Order: sequence, then C-alpha cells, then structure tokens
Amino acid sequence: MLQSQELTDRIVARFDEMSPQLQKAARYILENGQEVALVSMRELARNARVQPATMTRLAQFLGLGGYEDIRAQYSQALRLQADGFAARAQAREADAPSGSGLAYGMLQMLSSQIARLQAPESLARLERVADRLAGAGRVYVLGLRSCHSVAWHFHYVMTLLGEKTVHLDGPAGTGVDGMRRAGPQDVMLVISVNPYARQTLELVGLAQDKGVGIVALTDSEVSPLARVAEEVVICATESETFFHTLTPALAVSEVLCGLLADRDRDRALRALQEADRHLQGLDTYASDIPTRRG
Amino acid sequence: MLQSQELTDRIVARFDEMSPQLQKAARYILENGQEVALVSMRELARNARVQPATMTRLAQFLGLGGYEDIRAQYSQALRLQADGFAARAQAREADAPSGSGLAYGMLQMLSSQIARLQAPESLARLERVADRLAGAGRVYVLGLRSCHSVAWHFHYVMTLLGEKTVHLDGPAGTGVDGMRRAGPQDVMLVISVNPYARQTLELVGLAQDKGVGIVALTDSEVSPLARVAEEVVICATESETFFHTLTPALAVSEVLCGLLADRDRDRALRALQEADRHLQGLDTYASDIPTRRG
DNA sequence: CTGACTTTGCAACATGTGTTTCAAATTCTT
DNA sequence: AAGAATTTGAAACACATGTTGCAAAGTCAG
Repeated sequence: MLQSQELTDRIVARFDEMSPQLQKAARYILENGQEVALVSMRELARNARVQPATMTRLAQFLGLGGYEDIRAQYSQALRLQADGFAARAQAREADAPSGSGLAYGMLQMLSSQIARLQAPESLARLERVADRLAGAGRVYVLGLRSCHSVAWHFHYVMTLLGEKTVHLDGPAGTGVDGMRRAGPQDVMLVISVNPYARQTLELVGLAQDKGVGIVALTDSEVSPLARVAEEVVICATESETFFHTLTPALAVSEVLCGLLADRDRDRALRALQEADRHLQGLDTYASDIPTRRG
Repeated sequence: MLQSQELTDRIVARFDEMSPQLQKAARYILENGQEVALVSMRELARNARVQPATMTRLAQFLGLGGYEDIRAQYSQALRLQADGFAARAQAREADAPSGSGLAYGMLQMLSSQIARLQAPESLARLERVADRLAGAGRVYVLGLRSCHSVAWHFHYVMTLLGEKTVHLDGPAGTGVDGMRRAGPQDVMLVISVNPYARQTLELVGLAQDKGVGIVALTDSEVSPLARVAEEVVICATESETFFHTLTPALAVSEVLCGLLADRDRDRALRALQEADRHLQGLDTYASDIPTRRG
C-alpha cells in the first residue's frame, strides 16, 4: 500500500508521459489532495473539468486498480494528519498476518487515541481537573468493573506521592464505607465508561447529595457523568476487538498524577523517597529470582 | 451555516430527547467526526450498527434537511483543520504553559511508546505469547504493586471472554493459594517492572519448580524475568514524571486479550453475550444517575 | 494525404447512495 | 390489559457512483 506522499511522487515522476487530459487531472489532484478524500470522483472531475473516465484512466496509468485506490490513500493521509500524530509515518504493511494485523491495528488506534488527548481543549481540561483535585480536602476515587484498574492505579500512585486519596473499593461490599465522612470540601474522581455501572451512578448521586465535587474520566460528552461533573476528561474507548479499551483512561490517570506531583515537586519527591525507604526496609523488592533452599 | 463544533454542541444539548437508536447514531458521530467526512453515510451507519434511515432521521431531528448537511459540516471542519495543522502544532509547542507542557509531553511519550510496540519484532513476540497462553491448561496471572492494575484488567477481560485464568491476588495473603494445583500444562503470565517485587520473583520461582511455563511483560531485556521466561514482551516504563508508566503494559495486555479472542471469535462473542445477559439480568448497568427518593 | 495508432467523450452498466414510505415492533398511557 | 403513539427495520425509489466498452476525434508517421 502506498503513502499519499509516495503516490504524489509517482504522479510527479510520470507526469511527462501523460496525455494532456491525464496531466490536467493529475495536476488537479496534486493541488487539491484533500478534496480527493472529501468529494466524489465525479464531482472532482467536474471541478477539474475532465471526464470521470479520465480519473479512472489516471489511476490505471499509475498502476492502481481504479480511482478508489487514489481516494483511499488521500483519505488515510487526511486521517493521519487530522489525528495530529506526527510519529506515525509508517502505514501498515500490506498483507500483514491476521493476528499481527489485529495487534498492529489495536496499537495504532491506542497510540492515536492517546495522541488526540494532546488537543488544547483536552489539555485545558486536564489542568482544571488537576487544580480541582489539588484543592480538595480528600479525594475519593471510584472506578468499578472494567474501570477498577484505572481507579486502583491512580490511588496507588497517589499514596506513593503522600496524597490522601480514598479508594472506594473493598471486600464484602465495604468499599462504600469510605464515603461516610465525605463533605463539601472533598472531591470524587470517578472513572466510568459505557455501559455505566449502576452502582457507580448511585455513588455519584450519593456524593452529590453530600455536596462532594465530582470530576470524571468518561467516554463521551453525552455520558451521564458528563452531565453532573464539574470537569470532564473524555477518554476514547473504541477498540478493534470485542471490548472497549481502558488504556487512554489509564494514560489520563497517570497524567493527572504527574500534574499533581508537579504542583509540589519537593513534597512529592520526599514522599516517594520515604515510600522507597519503607518498602526497602520491608525487603519488598529484589533484582533476581531467589534461590530456593532445600 | 453551522460549524461542526456548533453541530456537536447541538447534538450534545438534545441528546436526552433522542430515541435509543438516534442516541446510538449521535454518539457514533461525536466519536468519529472525521469518518463522517470520509465515508458514505451507509458505510458509517454500518460501522455504527444503525439503519441508514436512522442517520437521516437524526439529521432531521437536529433541524437539518438531511444527512448531507451533517457531512458537509464535518467535511468543512476537516478542511479547516488540515489547512492549519502545521502552524498549530508549532504554536502549541512554543506557547504551552508548564502544566500543560508536562501533560502534553507525557501524552506524546505514551503515544510514541505504544507506537513503538508496532515494530515487527514486538508484534512477533505478542503472537508467540498469545499462542502460548492459548495452548495453556490454565493461565495464572501475576502482577503486584504498580503492576496490579494490568494483571487485574487482563484477568477481568479474560473472564468476560470465558477463559480460565486465575488471578494470583486476594485479601489476607491468600492470593498465592491459587497456585496449589498448578502444573506443567499451565502457564503463568507475569507482569513486573523495575523495581521488581520480591514476592513476584518468589512466585515465579515457585512456578518454575512446578514446571509451569512463564511468559512475561516486563521493562527490559535484562529484567530478571526476561532470563527465566519463555517469551517476553518489552513494555516501556519511562516517564516524564516521578514514577514509571504502566500504560504501555496495559495496552499490551489488551492486545493479548484481543489476540486470544481472535483465535476463537465465535466463542468469544458468545461468552461476551452471555456475560452481557448475565450482567443485564442483575441490573448492573444504568444510563443515568438514579433519582434518589426522600 | 492517408492509414495507423492514441486519446477522448459518452453512454451503458452494475452497484451504492440518501431518502421516503410502510408495517412491524416497542413503549407508553389509561 | 388494551389501545394509542412512537420507534424502528426494511424495502422501494430516484439518483449518483466508478468502471467499461465503443466510436468519434485527434495526432503522428510514412
């Protein structure tokens, strides 16, 4: 499969060999690449003042099957460009095996989804969420079912940073007990994506009743959480396999931790060093498989 | 003529008034704006799993003449976005404040780290790990401390897919009990990065003694796990803040789930449908904050 | 000037498009 | 539980699509 730049190069290289009508069509394509992706070939032909058949002949002259191949490459180029992810220069190799093709596609999509979080609006939201969490008395962290990992990880890192977060989770249904002392000076960070766990929504309702601020990581502007949260970060969940992805949400969670740590770097560093000493003292880490005796 | 942001705002504003199918179409358009410009409405409807008529109804519901009006606006937005791409990228890098700069840098690095997993060698390893796991009697999943999220999520998704994984985790130190019946036909998937938890390494040693196969997600070719595992996938952990990132490892975990599901798509689909019915039957999900009585 | 070859316009073709209409299915109200 | 209203799926419709094939037009060599 060709890149649109590669196709562009090929058009330029063979321009002299083309008949006048082919040259007319080729020039129009070179000068209006995004229109190739956005309008039909017949409309493009009209705009270029050539016959539709000329476009098909041009594609075949260039060694392609038909005009659809031209459009597909310009469409893909526009997708990559619109995503704003400069590092993804290489398109997928033709005929990759099914398994690797799936893995490749999943990774490409994940990378793109995380890159999209770099948009100015998204960055501004991340800042506002971090501000809100930094100013809270206590931060309650809630993520159920598939979102558990994101909530747990946020809480884990924040405890290493010496922050007072409360993870609303626990065995034998005790997780919600953590909300007992919550009040208006506190904030709940809730992570939930479609399909939304009823218990998550119920706990958010409870938090609202107690005057707790809500900030949310969710999948859409039309999520029920988006309606009640003061601040929302939208995390893509679309996936090329059967279930939604939580990788962008984890990325966002880690970025929030980073922003919070950044607000008091000295304190965060001290807390990490203390945690490190504590864990070293407990012999928590090792750098090799222990040799077993007996 | 509306801007696509204005149309987006209108969709969000009126979302609650929409029927379930209109909401499904609306959500898909919000999440896939550039596809609106790049593919036909019938193809978009197929991807969104709605009837073509639904797309037309949505447009009319929004006060537009027909779907073409939706497409025209998203096309125009894409034209504007593509035109300004290079200039906006440069402005962002020059002007971003410290906080957003940190967030931007973290996201850029994460996106790049995941993109690097698309290398052929990495894809080949993913295939081999998936093969090994697919052929196992039982899969034991181990990830402690910061790696807990990745292990838990893998286990969670695999249970949805109907697979027999055992998560070596549990309260009151009981997690290791799951290893009691492990044997040579089983495989352990271990996730650990520097600093490596001693208990992780001890359990890996125990698994080796029992003849259990080991596959590892870890951070380096020189990780202690890399020395003892049959297959290794290297996940970057480098971060622009104080602590290592687990986002690439979660991405890898999800890709492995996808590859395993791909090996028996029909079975995976049936398992997910059964899980869905089961959870629906338990009233696990909701689409709005419940109204509290009293 | 003529014949051969190439280029080009145009129409037919099979298929896809967005919209409309109708009836079945679902939901809501009484 | 029944009737009304709304939602939805599916098919038909008119039109647009990209491609193919044929013949007219144009160009070039002898």
